[in-house]
Amino acid sequence: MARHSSGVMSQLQERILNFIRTYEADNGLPPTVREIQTGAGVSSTSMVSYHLKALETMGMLARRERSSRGLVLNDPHQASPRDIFSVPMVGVIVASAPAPTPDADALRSAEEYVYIAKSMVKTPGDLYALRVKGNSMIDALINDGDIVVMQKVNDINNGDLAAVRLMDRDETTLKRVFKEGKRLKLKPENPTMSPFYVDARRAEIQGRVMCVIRNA
Amino acid sequence: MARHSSGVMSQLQERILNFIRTYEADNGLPPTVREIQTGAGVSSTSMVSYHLKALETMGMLARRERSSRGLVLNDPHQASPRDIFSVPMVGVIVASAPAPTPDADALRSAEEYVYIAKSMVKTPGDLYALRVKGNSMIDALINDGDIVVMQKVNDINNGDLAAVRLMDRDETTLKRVFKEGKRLKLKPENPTMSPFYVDARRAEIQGRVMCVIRNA
DNA sequence: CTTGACATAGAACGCCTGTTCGTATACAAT
DNA sequence: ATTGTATACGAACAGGCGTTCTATGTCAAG
Repeated sequence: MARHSSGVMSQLQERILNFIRTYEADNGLPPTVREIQTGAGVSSTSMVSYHLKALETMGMLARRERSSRGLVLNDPHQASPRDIFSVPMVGVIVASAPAPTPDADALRSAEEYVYIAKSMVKTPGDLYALRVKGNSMIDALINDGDIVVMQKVNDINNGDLAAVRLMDRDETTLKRVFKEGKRLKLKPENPTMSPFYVDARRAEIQGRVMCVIRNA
Repeated sequence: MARHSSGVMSQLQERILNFIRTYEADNGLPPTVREIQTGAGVSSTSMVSYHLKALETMGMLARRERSSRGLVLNDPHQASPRDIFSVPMVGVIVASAPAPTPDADALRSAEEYVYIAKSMVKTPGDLYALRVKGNSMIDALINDGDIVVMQKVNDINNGDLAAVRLMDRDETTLKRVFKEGKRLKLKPENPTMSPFYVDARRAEIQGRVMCVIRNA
């Protein structure tokens, strides 16, 4: 059998590929042929060129001719930065306090970020994340420690899941909201529970819930 | 006033920065000085060098001396691919069927991916994602359409949230699992509900829940 | 054994690329 | 008027870099 015919990588080729991956992760750009040579322990630049050509034929990477560092790995299930939203974590949501609605400064100064795929967000816009404290959101199927990704919106659409501050009870809650005249219908996300109604003037919409994330 | 002293970018510098961003997104690697020259409409390479140095001083980017394409943008809240896990979506979990536990092939051939930050995963390992169908997971605070990120594990630790197949009822459920002799204690994630017990031989652990994601 | 495909070494070629140098212009402060 | 700073241009240098060429080695198939 030919040693590595179609599609089977040699040890050296695997080493080269791994080196490129590591190098990119560490440096943010692809390596040169000579960096691959020393980094992956290849004896000459021509060998690197040779194997890169082979790897390209196998479809493991794409190359640009005569272009320095002109190689791009073909890792299909590798997230590209442009597919990802970085959502700043700006605070905590507890039932007994209004949820933060951050301004541009707070968004920039956030120290922690949640990453979510752009494909999971239907409508673009200013996103921010809150950590849920306590288990008062149980009827929205949200637990202590969960993260909710919120969107800053001026107004909500009927049926949006939103953070609502109920002034009479002095608490914030996450519910599906429907406008019905002067009342708001608040429907728990938990289908075993019944909706209830509040005076629209005694409730303040604080944001729209885009996504809930729980670590188990 | 000095025209652009500390920290304020000139139009040209902004154009250069934008070109670099676009170029990287399109090509997967940073541009050369001369590519910036033509791409951003700069008159000479020395001008590019000049402004890159200025941008570096401002902290907008980092440079590697004498290294081709040796520049890395400083976009703080930009996700880097190395911070992201791409989790393949391999199927659906419904109460009335065993949850898929994919092999290596299924993981590679997945067509949809969920991206989650590595910082959110405590223990590394083979991850895969399932979409939840129906609302039979309500007592685990999981709704129809939610995504659960699972980890392939051989054995679970006491207190892990796991997918358990109950043979007697012929259904799969997500519960916190504790081994108690020959029995398993299954504790709903919903604190208003009570735990219950099953014969360990009549229950099959199908995976460990790492994370739950819900789109609202 | 011969053949042919694959793998390897080393060196050289020539373009690519970052850098620098000399010169020049515009403008504000002195 | 002079000085200093920011900006700009074009050319040239030196080393970086991808590529290619020749010669050699290895191993399975015929």
